[in-house]
Amino acid sequence: MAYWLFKTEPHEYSIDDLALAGSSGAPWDGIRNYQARNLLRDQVALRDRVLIYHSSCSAVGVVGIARISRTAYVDPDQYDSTSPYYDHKATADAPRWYRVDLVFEALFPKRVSLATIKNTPQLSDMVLLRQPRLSIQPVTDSQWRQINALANAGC
DNA sequence: GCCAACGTTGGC
DNA sequence: GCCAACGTTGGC
Repeated sequence: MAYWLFKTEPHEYSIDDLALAGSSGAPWDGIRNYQARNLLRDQVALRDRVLIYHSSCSAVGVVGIARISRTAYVDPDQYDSTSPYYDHKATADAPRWYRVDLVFEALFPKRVSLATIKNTPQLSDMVLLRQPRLSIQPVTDSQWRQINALANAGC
């Protein structure tokens, strides 16, 4: 089982929205970057665990965790010309974009801010700091444990 | 809202 | 296949 970090802009879709989807989970859509697509399609496995990261907001950081409830399948929005995720180069024979489903697992007692991550030496190798624009990222076992420890520190 | 970093597109 | 132009991301 592997660990991941998925980014979202909370004004578009937040961890609270994922929590509202309940035990049936919700699709994680709109991934339109090849490196992220390849990870989703080829490596993300059922029941892998995911750090949910809120970006582009006043409180950036890791806010909770989720689990993969369905592995990669073709994202139908790429064929919908009214969708912001429409891609005119995608065909039925050669889909370009995929998505997975996530199920909410927990909200952290305390958000682990980007500033905290930057200030924690054990997290200096996180992909988040090295490839800040990648929206689907692998997380190591030790990074996972460290983030969870920070999220629960002082609680 | 600004701007740096970086990914994508398309002409040649 | 190169690379300039352009678009997007995301922190501040």
